[in-house]
Order: sequence, then structure tokens, then C-alpha cells
Amino acid sequence: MDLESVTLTKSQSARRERVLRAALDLGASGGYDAVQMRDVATTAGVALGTIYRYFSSKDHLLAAAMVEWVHDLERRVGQRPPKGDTIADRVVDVLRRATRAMEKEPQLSEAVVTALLSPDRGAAACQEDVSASMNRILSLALGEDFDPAFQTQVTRTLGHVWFSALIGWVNGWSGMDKVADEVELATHLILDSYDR
Amino acid sequence: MDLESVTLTKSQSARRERVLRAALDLGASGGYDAVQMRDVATTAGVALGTIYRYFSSKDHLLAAAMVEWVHDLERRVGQRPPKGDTIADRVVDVLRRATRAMEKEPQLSEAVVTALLSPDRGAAACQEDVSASMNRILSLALGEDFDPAFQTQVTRTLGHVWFSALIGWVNGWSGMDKVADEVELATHLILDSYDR
DNA sequence: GGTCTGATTAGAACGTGTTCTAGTCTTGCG
DNA sequence: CGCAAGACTAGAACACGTTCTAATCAGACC
Repeated sequence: MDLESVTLTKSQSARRERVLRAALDLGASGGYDAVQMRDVATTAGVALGTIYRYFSSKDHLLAAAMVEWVHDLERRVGQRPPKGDTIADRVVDVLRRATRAMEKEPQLSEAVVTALLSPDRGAAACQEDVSASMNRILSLALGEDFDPAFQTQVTRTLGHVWFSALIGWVNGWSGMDKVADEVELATHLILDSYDR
Repeated sequence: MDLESVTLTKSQSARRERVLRAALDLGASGGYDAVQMRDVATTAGVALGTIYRYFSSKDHLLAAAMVEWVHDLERRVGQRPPKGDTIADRVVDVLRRATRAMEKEPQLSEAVVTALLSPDRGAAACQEDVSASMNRILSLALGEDFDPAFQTQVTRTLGHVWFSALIGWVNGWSGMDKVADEVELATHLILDSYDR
């Protein structure tokens, strides 16, 4: 279950894909609560029990969707590197791209972030995956000029701020713009002494 | 419901107190899953429906317990101010006190932190309360020597790191010592250029 | 004291995530 | 081909948070 090391047949990965897609569609239109497992099953044309062969829980399913999303972001950032004169500008550019992408699908973002917080085993694995990917993205923006220990500490810290601010957004304390601001201020707080 | 501004009668606040206590007891012995509303009700000697007159959900109930806990911590820190020669030392001292307290009741801590993440309206209000209290605690450690805007940004950032690291702990990525380390490194990252 | 309003109770009922069951279909292997 | 192992299906069943109902109780106001 945890280790899906055995390769899936073509029809199996197609099924898995349909399930993920169904979850995304339902989440995009109605958020976390609208992703109901029975509906995911019928939308994906699959039996309810089958979903649990691929995902350990609803939260794992949605968290897996977020993992794909962050991987996409990572790929895009790799192809079109962050712009900006100072390091802080580049970091802010990258984080703004992330928040802008979430702004476009607020309901879906609410759904996946909510799921990502779950203590479910499968979802927790996805959390680690998301945070690792985010750290790599931030490393790209930081560049190679730093002591590696310093660099990992900066990326981890900014990753924490981003994650925590995102939770604040999901739980309705603030708008998405506030998330971007929070992260931007933290970035300047940490990095401004290093570029100017 | 939200605004419990109307004062409770003596028997009402006693009931509320029994409910909270019952939740704490169950949480301390078995964590989040062991806090089952039916059990809370019977342990507190109260009808199931009555709990929902005081708390909007299970998560609100547990989050309210965490609010009390953080307020206690705030009071203790106020009475016995943080020790340490440098600012960073004082901040680390305070944060270590917080994590040490949670280490003593790991199951309960898991329960209340899990609840604090919930998007439930009542729980979200508790989140704001906890984070505000934490910011005040961190302000005490920082002292009065800074520009207020700078000070609030530092406390917010460290608060985010603490919160996010706590989530990592609840979800089993790491031990509690890792939480303390993470926060300590972030503290030095941000503050070391200011004291030495 | 009598009455009215709202709090409390026991318990049923509901919704949704998750698990279980029994039967069918697929697939890989001799 | 024949068949064993396991994936899939439909649907029932289960668990637990939450809501509802009808009856009782407590306290405020006349």
C-alpha cells in the first residue's frame, strides 16, 4: 500500500489518473467538502473501494493532487528561472508565481491545502514531498553563492512561513494577497543584509 | 453562538469546564482519535447535544483547550521573564519552554495541534488567539529595543516557523527536538546580526 | 406561587469517510 | 487452453461527528 513500487499496468494507471482527475474537478468546483468519495467514484467510473487501493484516504488523494501541482511549478521554474536583480527579488518572484497559481483556483487550493494538513499517513508523505519540492524551488531562486548550510536553513525557514501563511489563508484569516505579503516581508527580513 | 458575550450562570460555566476537562483527559491518554464526543459527554456528565451549545465542533473544543494552554504559558513567561544574554538566547529560551511543556503530554499535544489546524470557524478563531498570544510571548523575549514594525515582523515570522514545525511533528516527520532545533536555527538566522 | 422562556437530557437519526463481503473479471503462467 | 491469484465491482455495513426531537428542568419575571 505504502510502497507502490510494483509497476501498475496501463489500465491501472489510467484508473488512478481518472480518480485524481475526478477529485480535481470536484474540488475545483466546490472545495474540500464537495470532494465526496462516492462522487469521486462515480465521476471516475470506478467502484468506491477501488479508490482506496490507490489512496489511503480522501486526504491522501487530494494531497497527491497537490504534489503534482508543486512538481509542475518546480518544472516551470526550472525552465523559466526566477527574475530579479537581488536575491530577495528572485525569491519573491518565485513565491508570487506560486500564490498566483493558487489564486486562479481558490476552491481547489482550499481543498488540497486542507488535505495536506491531515495527519493521515499517506497525506503526511505528500507533505514531505511538497515541502522538499518547495525547498528545491527556493534554492533555485537563492542561487549557488551561499554556504550550503545557510542556504538550506533559509529555504526551510521560508518554506515554513509560506506553509503557515497558506494555512492562515485556508482558514479564512486573510486573503491570498496577505500570504504573498507575509512571505515577502520574511524574505526581506532574512535576505536584505546579503544583497545591498 | 459565536459571541458568548452573555455571561454564563455558575452552573453553566461549571458544565463548560467539565466538558473541557473531559476532553483534556481523553486527549492526554489517547490523542486526537480518543477524544470521541460521546465519551466526552458521558465523562463530563452532560448530554451530547449540550457540548455543541458551548463549542461549535470537536475541533473547536480541543482548540479552546490549546488557547488556555498558551495563555498559561504567556502568564508564566510574564512572571518569570526569559533568560539569556543575547536576544536570540532569550527567544530560544522561550520557545524551548513551550516545546518542553508539549513534550510532557505528547498525546494531548498531538490532539490539540491537530484540532488547531481545522478550518472549522470556532477552531479558526482559536488559531488567531493562539498566534496572537505567541506573538506577545515572543515580543517579551525580543525586548523593546527595536523598531515596532521590525519587531512585529520578526515575531510573526518566528511564529510561522514554530507553527509549521509543530505541524511537522504532529504528522510524524520528526521528533519534538527537531521542532526546537528548527525554531532555534531560524532565530539565529534572523537575529544574530543584531546582537553580536 | 404561577408561568413563560430557554437550557438540558436521552436518544434517535443523518451524513460521509472507511471497511467489509461476495461475486465477477483480468492477467500471467504452466 | 486451463487455472490460480489477485484486482474490480456493487452494495451493505460500520464509525463517529453532528443535528434533530420530544420531554423535562431551571430560572426570571409578574
